[in-house]
Amino acid sequence: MLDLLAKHSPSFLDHLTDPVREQIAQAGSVVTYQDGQLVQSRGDQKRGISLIVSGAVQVGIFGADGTFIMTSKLGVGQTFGEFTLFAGLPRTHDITASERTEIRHISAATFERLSDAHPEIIRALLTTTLVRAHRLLEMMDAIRRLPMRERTAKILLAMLQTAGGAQSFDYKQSELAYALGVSRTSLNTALKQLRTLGLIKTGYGEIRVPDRQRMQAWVAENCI
Amino acid sequence: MLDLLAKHSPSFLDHLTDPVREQIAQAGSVVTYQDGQLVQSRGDQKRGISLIVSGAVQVGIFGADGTFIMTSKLGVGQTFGEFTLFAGLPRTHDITASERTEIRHISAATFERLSDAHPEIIRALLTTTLVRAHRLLEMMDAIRRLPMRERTAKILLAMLQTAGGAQSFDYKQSELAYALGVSRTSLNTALKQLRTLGLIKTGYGEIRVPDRQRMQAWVAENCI
DNA sequence: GAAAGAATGTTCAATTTTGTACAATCTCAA
DNA sequence: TTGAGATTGTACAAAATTGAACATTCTTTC
Repeated sequence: MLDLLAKHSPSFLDHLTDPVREQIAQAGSVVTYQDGQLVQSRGDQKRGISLIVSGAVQVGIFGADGTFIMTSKLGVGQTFGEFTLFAGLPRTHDITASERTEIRHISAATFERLSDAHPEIIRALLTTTLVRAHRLLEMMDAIRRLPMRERTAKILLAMLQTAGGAQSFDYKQSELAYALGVSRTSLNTALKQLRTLGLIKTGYGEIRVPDRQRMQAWVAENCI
Repeated sequence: MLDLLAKHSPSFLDHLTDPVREQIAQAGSVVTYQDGQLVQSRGDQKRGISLIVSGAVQVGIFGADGTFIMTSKLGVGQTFGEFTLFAGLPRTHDITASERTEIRHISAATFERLSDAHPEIIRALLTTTLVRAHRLLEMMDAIRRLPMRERTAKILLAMLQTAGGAQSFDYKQSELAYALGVSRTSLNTALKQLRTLGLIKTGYGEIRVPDRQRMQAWVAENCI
């Protein structure tokens, strides 16, 4: 499932000190992927961690009919593959580059050496993972407890908060719909309601929240 | 939302070496809670980590009408409150003891000192958090992609796998229903279907999976 | 071992959500 | 600037889910 919020969260790299960041910048090797190219497949067993140097990737699962169900978008400074190192799990998602993207792949052995020498690496990973788990929990809660309209508002607000000062998101409604676990039809209906309330404006591939304070107040009021 | 699976997962303590476990056993102070007693409230700002020494707790949120919506059950050796230390977030859930329970509360300062001295502590936390995030992702995916019957089977199987060799769970259908994000009625219908397929047996406050292999095969077949 | 309390099994109407379809609008590239 | 392709807005029947109700079965306690 997905946290479309992920892309704008503070990244792994953000939590490191400069010297360690430099160490990591010299580890492993960088591979460049073209727009749409496959980075990894669900089920891959290779252990190692991957760090996005430039560009962005889409995390998801290819369905039996070939459709791609997106779970998450990751941007510069974010990582994937931690599971394989610490929990001994296989890769659980298909990942494709969503533009021209450079990714640094660091093997299990190398990463272990680095993280033994610099405990702050593990600490940084822990922080990003905790934030992520926390967001997932909140999302699950919203999905099960709140009706569509409220749920949508709450998630939009959460996205707004992780997006820094931005006022708008470049997400297609179909993506967002999946993020919220509903059909595009339902999402559109909910967006219409929020639009009627004057909380958001919708455009082509874009959703804008003109007045964040008002949105925040509405969510606080309506999403117990 | 909740991961009822949590209670049976390998705990934080399981990932530590003996000497460090002993260090932790001397840190902070242990408080004993009676069955049903409140351990923490959503919104609490106090920073620190809590470790379950004996008993178990229920994590959830008290709704406006006083009903408790459970998100997770945690057992011996598991922790909560990590968020407050590493992500600077307030406590996001209400927690109550689900039986007579001893909990070791460790302050932010003490925990920081301990974890600086023993990096494996952070590592252990990272491992449990990763496993948890992973499970949440899988769960979200099941919730959004699979119809009730398949979803139920998949989650039951996941619970089975984290429960070690056990064949049955002591969960009420109403609890399980919330865990899956559906009404008790729907869950009951799904359970009936799985029962008809011969995959499970249901009892009073209990669900049994007599043949794990068969269940596994069915899930592999039907839950793409 | 009888009674009270809990949890399950089942039904059904009301509600919500989906899937499908198609028109309207927007973007991009030729 | 025109057309192809993508995305959004909307409507409606079909399907799934819920909530409420109640009988049944099980457990616990006296």
